Amino acid sequence: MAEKQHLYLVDGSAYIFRAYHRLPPLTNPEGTPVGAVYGYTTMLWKLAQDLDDADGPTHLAVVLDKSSHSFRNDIYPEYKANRPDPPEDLVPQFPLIRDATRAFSLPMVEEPDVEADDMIASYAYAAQDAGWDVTIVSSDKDLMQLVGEKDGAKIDMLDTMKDARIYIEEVQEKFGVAPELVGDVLALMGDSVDNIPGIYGIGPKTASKLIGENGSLAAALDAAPDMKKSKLKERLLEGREMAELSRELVELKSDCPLPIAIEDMKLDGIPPEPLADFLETHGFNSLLKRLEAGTGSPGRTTNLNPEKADTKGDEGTPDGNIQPLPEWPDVDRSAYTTVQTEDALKEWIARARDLRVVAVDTETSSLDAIAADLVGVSLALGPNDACYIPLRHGGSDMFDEKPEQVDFATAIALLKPLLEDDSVLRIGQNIKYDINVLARHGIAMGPVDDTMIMSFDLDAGRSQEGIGGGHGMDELAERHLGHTTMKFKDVCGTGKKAIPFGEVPLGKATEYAAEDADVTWRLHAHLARRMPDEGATRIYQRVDRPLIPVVAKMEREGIKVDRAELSRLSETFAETIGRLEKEIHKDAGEEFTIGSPKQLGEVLFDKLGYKGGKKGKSGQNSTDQSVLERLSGEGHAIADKVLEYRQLSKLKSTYTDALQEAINERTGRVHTSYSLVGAQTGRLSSTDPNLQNIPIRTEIGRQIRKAFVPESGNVLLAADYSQIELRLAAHMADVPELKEAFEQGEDIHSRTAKEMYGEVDRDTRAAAKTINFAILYGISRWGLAGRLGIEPDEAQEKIDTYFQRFPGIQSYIHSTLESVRAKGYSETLFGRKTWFPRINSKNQAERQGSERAAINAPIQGTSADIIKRAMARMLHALEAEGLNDVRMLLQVHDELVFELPEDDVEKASPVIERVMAEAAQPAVTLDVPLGIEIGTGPSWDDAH
DNA sequence: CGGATCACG
DNA sequence: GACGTACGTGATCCGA
Repeated sequence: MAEKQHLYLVDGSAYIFRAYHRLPPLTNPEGTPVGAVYGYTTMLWKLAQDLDDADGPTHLAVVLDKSSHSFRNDIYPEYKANRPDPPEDLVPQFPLIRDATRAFSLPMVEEPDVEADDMIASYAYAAQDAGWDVTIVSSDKDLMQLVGEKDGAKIDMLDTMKDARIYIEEVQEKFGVAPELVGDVLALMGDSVDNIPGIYGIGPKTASKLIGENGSLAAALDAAPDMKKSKLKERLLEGREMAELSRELVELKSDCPLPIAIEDMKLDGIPPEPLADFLETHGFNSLLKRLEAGTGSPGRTTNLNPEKADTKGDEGTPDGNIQPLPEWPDVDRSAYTTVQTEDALKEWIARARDLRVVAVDTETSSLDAIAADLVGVSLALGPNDACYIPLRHGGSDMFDEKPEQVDFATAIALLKPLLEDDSVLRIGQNIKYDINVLARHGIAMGPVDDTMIMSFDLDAGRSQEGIGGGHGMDELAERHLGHTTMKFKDVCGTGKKAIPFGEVPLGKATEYAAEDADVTWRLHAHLARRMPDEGATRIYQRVDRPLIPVVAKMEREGIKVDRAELSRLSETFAETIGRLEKEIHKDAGEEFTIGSPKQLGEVLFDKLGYKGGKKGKSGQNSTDQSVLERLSGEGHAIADKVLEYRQLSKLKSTYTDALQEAINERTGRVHTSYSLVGAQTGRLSSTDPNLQNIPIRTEIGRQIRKAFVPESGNVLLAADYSQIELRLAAHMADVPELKEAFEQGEDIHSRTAKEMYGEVDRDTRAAAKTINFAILYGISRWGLAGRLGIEPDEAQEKIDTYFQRFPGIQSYIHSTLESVRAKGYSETLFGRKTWFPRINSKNQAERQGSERAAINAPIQGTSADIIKRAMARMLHALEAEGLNDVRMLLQVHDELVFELPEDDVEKASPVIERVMAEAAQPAVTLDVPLGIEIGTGPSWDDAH
């Protein structure tokens, strides 16, 4: 006897919505949300496992909705009209469902103009007619109409989430009628989700009763005129048309043409290779392990059908994050042009001005934009439509003859109008760099887009990588385009063998440089398309994008440091360090490297036998500040000396020595580089050198600040937001007492002390201050106990008191976490998102770490948004008052540093104060004022 | 190149 | 039942 065929039809589209709402918002290693995809994958896995079961599938297909439009919209335009857009973090998962299905090498049915339900009905009946059993994997009530038996062939349903079979009895129980009458019940009761009208006032109970009693919808409607007078009678009479329309809408179209024959849906083993690739890509490691171990592997994995194995994914899009863009050919480096003549350059420029969008990339001699020399420029106007314009290639000893290239000054003169044209959009990856390089040649770039910042505004926090924050071009190309770029070191080499870009032969230089522009152009098209859908447009357009030229200008300005002063400090420090070193060695009874925590630990804890404290990851005794301070308190003089030694070594190597090195030869000033994508919260970060961590907390450290000075006739002005994060916390958590304190200009920590302890003195104020900050950072009783030097129990009491006095804070923390857990990201008042992929981690430490960061991110991030808005407006506001000589030099998170003529201070101060104080408006109106403190002086230290 | 340490908000 | 405790950065040094 031939085996009974059994076709499983998986209602894929409906499934992912349910999976989305039931499962935690997981993300894959790339940060794409995949919670629903994971649910879908496990479901397919389970089904495939049932292959050998008596009631399991012999044939299987996935049916998906192709488009949102169907013939039902033509009958009734309102159909599904009130359906909300799918959640933001579900949208990117739709294409992944297809990838998952391909990974299992399963046939997929997607037809336009009909719904998945119609295709399921058509296939179910076709299979039933052939004598097969059919199982519909869904719990959609519309599909329950199909359940039943004909000539010994059954159609049933399987709800995999509840692991429940739905057959005639279950349908009867749910609707009170037989499956074939379900459509009639649905037509009467309507469906708010699909916006099927039904009859107003008739719900499931009444509908099933009416159909049950009358035997059909038509009979029920016909019976209405003879009913005794009642509300129900009126409704039936009035609603007749709506009910008939609804009946048409819920009717499944069961005669659709079948694109794949049911016989071709045979399930005879899942080829393991494509599935393994997919599981690995998305970090579904437990399934991957099971697959690799061969235990519980889905279906029979023996039959590697080469034809099916080839059906995996679209080429070039291993990620599935995006739909492949079919109009884009693969990156082809041989398609690029080297522009070596004026005529060719003019032609590229003319085309760029015509298209109004051009990706630009500069090649230079150094990573430091202010110090770098321009070596060449690349442009891209479309995929593979890119060129490299060498400008200063050759000329070293290695090249006796320079390659043919357009004269430098001529090329700049030709490029300038294109790059300055306000009606042309320039696209760059970290375009601040190119702005600064080109500024040296008198080019002031007009409007720009930056793919690095677009990526940041879309995906901050999603990538776990460190350097570049996951927004570097190579990573983006890999992630979004599935393309591996040429690496700089492949072109120029590394280490001692590295050659300057200007000495790279033109062929290779063109491949590398033009590819960067090409890839940037493609990334821009991709990211720009995502931004409005994913809610990144606002923060990008209103905050980050306007900041690009402003920060570029600050970097070009630089700040003057007094080299002689730093040098004097270095010498003084060196003397003291030398003296301390001798004394420490004497105390220790041996010479050792004090700067080595390992050796220091051995001396202190092994040789001298002092009591150790905490240990680090490596199991090594910590010798950090807190430990040394404890030892010092226990009367060990060597600890004091090491502390001082540490402090001075730090100051000397990181500041007094390094800052001298950082002075630019040409400008005589120090130019930091700000990263707009460095901090997950939206803060800037500062590197090479970091000017956001110049000492201020100790007297000896402040001497370094004294070396930051203005040009003669000028002063430095420092303006900082006072307690901005606490003010924002008061606003965002809506704490009346704190808001009032800020309105009255009270000392906020004293006010907190008063609320908590009833009295204000030095101790209670200090404790209140600690608690205030603890709140901003996400508190734990142990953390607070450590800081306050009390027991965890006591710390918990403090926290309870705090929450009691300020219940808004507690509910803010609660609702923030709820929201981050559900959505996967936090949001600032200005709509900046920070993603927390580990917020639902099973690892407690990891999860709690994410929770603390998630509590802090909206506050720190909003503060960052506000100062960024102030910066973006500042120069304009100053210019409007005729203050053209005021230069904005530095940003230190809540502080801006300016250099300006002494005579301008009086006029500039109120402008600066106003711009900073009003920076949130008009987008956001805060319940608390933003306090600004301004100081001026002959050094940065004096300006405080 | 990672860990430890310490400079800043 | 154990986990391991404040958020965000960058630079320097040591030592594998």
